[in-house]
Amino acid sequence: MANREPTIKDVARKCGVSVATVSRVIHGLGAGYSDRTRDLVLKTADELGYRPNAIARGLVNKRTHTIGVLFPDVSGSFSSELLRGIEEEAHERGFSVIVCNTARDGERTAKYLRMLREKQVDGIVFASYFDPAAYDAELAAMRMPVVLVNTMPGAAALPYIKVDDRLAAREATDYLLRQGHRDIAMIAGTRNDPVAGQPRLAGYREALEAADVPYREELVAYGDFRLDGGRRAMERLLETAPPFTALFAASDEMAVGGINAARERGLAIPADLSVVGYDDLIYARMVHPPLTTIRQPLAEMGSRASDVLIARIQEEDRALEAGETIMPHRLIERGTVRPLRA
Amino acid sequence: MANREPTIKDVARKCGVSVATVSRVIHGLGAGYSDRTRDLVLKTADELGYRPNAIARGLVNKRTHTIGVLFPDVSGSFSSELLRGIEEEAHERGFSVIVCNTARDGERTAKYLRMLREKQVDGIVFASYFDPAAYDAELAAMRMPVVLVNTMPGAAALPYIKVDDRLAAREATDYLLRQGHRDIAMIAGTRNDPVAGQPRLAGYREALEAADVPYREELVAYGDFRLDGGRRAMERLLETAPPFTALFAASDEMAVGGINAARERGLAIPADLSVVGYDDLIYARMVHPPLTTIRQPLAEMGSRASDVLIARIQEEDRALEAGETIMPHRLIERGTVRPLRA
DNA sequence: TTCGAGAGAGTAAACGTTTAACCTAAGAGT
DNA sequence: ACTCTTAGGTTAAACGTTTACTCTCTCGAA
Repeated sequence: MANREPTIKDVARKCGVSVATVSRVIHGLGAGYSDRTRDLVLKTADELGYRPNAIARGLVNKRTHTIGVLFPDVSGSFSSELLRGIEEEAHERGFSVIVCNTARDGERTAKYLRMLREKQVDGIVFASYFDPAAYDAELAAMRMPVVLVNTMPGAAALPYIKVDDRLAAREATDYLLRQGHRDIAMIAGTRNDPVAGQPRLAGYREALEAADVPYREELVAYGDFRLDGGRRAMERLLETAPPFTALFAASDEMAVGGINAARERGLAIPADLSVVGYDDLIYARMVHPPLTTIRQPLAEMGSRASDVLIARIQEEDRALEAGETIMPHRLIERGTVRPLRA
Repeated sequence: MANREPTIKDVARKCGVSVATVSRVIHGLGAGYSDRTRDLVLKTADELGYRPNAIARGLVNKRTHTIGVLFPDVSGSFSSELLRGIEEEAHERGFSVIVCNTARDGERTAKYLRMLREKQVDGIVFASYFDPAAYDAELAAMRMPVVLVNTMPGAAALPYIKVDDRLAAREATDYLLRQGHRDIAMIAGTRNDPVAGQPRLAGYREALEAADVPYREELVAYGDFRLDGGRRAMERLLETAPPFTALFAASDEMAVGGINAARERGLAIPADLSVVGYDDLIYARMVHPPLTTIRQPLAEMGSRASDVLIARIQEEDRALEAGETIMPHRLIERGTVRPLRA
């Protein structure tokens, strides 16, 4: 009595039937066996503790029911919310997910992609990459379904899921304008980022101009979406920019960095400076006062990503529809904005 | 010309050699082929874009080079830091990781465990589960290496990786005592949690008693490690407890919740109340003032977990050594503690 | 009675690898 | 001239499934 996991053969032998029969009853195919045989097989499988080997299965049906997910940074509230959504939906549809942390490194990304191909994953979710064009070709060459979330494709026609960044930024700025602010600074994202950087700046500018408030370059500083970038951007703003009563930051992290820097200069939030952020990560609710911000429904975006990916994996049909999915954002009013008397 | 992925057979055919030969050169076995053949095979494989099929490989060598990781909550800074470490080390050693979000649900956990077994993962990391005894049996029944991180085994002898919670809590409390505080409240974790709850409370009590400060039950409130739990605990403390000048919270999240609640009652931090947290998650640096806290090296604990797991997977030898790994914690002084004049 | 159909199976190939066992020719040693 | 060894291979089984085919009954209809 070997001490290995029981296989379908063991079940078959013990039942005195062929493996084909066992396979059929395990699959619940309605035909090909009598009720008596079915019960016997099921009972025996249970007694033996038999579990089908997904690797062997995968080999024959060329489906692993596994997807790969690539993040530039797995830790980080942003990615983890996304991941939760992705995993949740995948699990519900019977898929498991392999996570990959590219650390924003091209070499690593390529290596992960190779590995995922070798492991025969059924599809890939590529999340929040800053330079969309960079992996287009490699992704397309994988010859398997891919969906982008929180980023956009370059040349290749890959489906993607995003929020309308420009519109969201415009609404954030509009909100500040409606509260009576006119001198509104912005901490923008990475200068040349075409997916999360430029559109948010464009939305800010658009709102201003629509309200006949001239856009002034001196009021915008660039960060990198991170805490310290926000802090430094605010310091620059405080030194060189004309006075302003409000700030729109292109990420919550930069908003918090900015707030902390302002606070160190003696400014009170929101008394002296109103702030709206972008993302609505958990810490937006943890800081004091809680941050007014634009909410991106990250978990939903993640589950949506799994949804469209799996749809593409399973039916070649609705393959090319729904290339673009725009998810709804929302302004969450909390404590960092003070209305200004006219 | 079929449009499928090229297999080892395609390479063999094109080279006019047998698949065995191709397999040997792909593996870089030094023997069994001439240099000429090697070069030819390598060149052909490259031209064809051949990549070995890990599924087929896994079937024959019964190793998938994949591990499974179970979290009670994948989002959450805590898990994601851990995950980063786990993934990083695993990747370095050639393993990929499947993430599972048990959502603290027994049913789901069991389902994941079954799935991981079917997918033939080589081992499992079980992270920060509150009730260690609950899955002992199931885990042991998996007949594959398992390591626990940030939790402890019940009866079964599973290896685990932790910080010394009692000692850490004692040091946090000692620190407050050294700063001159005598009336120190605590927001403890879940009341009956034997891994992160009880030991931290015990450490707090121990420090107090060692300093001849009587332990007073009225000064401790229980939370659930989460933000709102911390907030509510602080509210209870402020209403019913005798006056206190310092607080030790068993998690950063509860510390922040407590701070916010205190602030709403008009208390200034650290002027009126000193606070030390536990964990050192990212937002400890984001709140204002930044939180003084006990740092658990989460990423390192994660990579350590992968390390010992993979060691157990690869060599049956050092199998039973290193059952317990205690990682070093550290007190990080930031801005929430004010020394008290004697 | 004979035939056909369907139920209830079994056989064997296939999926893409790895690897033990075997084969053959060319030198080397005697 | 003979045997031994070794380099450079080939063959085929095995891993655990799925599934297209085939086979053999039994039963009902003509």
